[in-house]
Amino acid sequence: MIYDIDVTEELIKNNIKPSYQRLKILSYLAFKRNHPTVEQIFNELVDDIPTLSKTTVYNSLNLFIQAGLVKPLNIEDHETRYDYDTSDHGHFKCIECGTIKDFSLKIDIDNDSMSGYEILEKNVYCKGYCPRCLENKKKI
Amino acid sequence: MIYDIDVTEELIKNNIKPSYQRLKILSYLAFKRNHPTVEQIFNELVDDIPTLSKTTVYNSLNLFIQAGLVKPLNIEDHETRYDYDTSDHGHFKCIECGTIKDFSLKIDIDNDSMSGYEILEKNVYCKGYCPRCLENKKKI
DNA sequence: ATGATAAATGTAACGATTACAAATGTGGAG
DNA sequence: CTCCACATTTGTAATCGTTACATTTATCAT
Repeated sequence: MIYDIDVTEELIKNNIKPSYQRLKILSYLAFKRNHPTVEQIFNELVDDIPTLSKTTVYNSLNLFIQAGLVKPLNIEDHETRYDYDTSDHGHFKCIECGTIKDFSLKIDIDNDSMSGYEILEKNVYCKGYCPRCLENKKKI
Repeated sequence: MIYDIDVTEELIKNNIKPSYQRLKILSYLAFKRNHPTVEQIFNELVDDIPTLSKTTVYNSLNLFIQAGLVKPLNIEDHETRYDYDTSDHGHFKCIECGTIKDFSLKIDIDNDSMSGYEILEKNVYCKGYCPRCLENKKKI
């Protein structure tokens, strides 16, 4: 499967050489805009790149994170997910079906308690039931 | 070291038998009110309970979480921390010294995008520099 | 072509967590 | 008090995501 989003310039701008693997990985994220795990990325790209290694996926993603092109997501307990959308937004995970959804938000941090601190990064994630799973639960 | 907070009733109320180990672990959390890792909890309690096993620490903490007595914290990438304070609040971690600080907050989630969802749990964590580390950076 | 450098690959190691079986503790019936 | 059933604890081994590292492959200027 080919994801026709050209991210070459994006990589060059950030001093990352646009290798074949890096282009595939980043354009996969840019096209899908889901929040995949390394496992998912690897499994979907290995058809295109039979020699692909998971290490390469890890290496590339860590490069992207350092360059600010991608944000890691720790909504799972022990598996990192990766988000192409680096803007401030929250994530909701359905504890029934596992779907992850973006949502917009406004965080009001009590300034008194945080004066003197320099906040560089905010993360918000919620858990609960999505509408579909709520429906299904009613039926049973 | 003995932490003189009696959490026996708290355990009984939640149908958890107040064994020696469980009492020690929960009262450690209640007394310290820091955000320790399993490693930290184990290291501090093993002096009191020489036969203590890490598995017991994990088992007890997972029991506490299921009962809602303790909240897990995924502010670290790959190591869970545990919080005795289960009320809604945010966590700040200094990326220099690693200190974790609680702060109060108000989250305004855009209701339009989340209508139909049932949100059971909200988590907020921020990263940046604490005042002390900001001071030290200026000096250098 | 050739050689220097960067990137990709595969395997092994690591660290947090869990599975599991054996040992220990607890509490009630006789 | 003793015995037995059951829960808890313990230690070891397994699991799984991630990283370290050495080897192979690709890139690119000379």
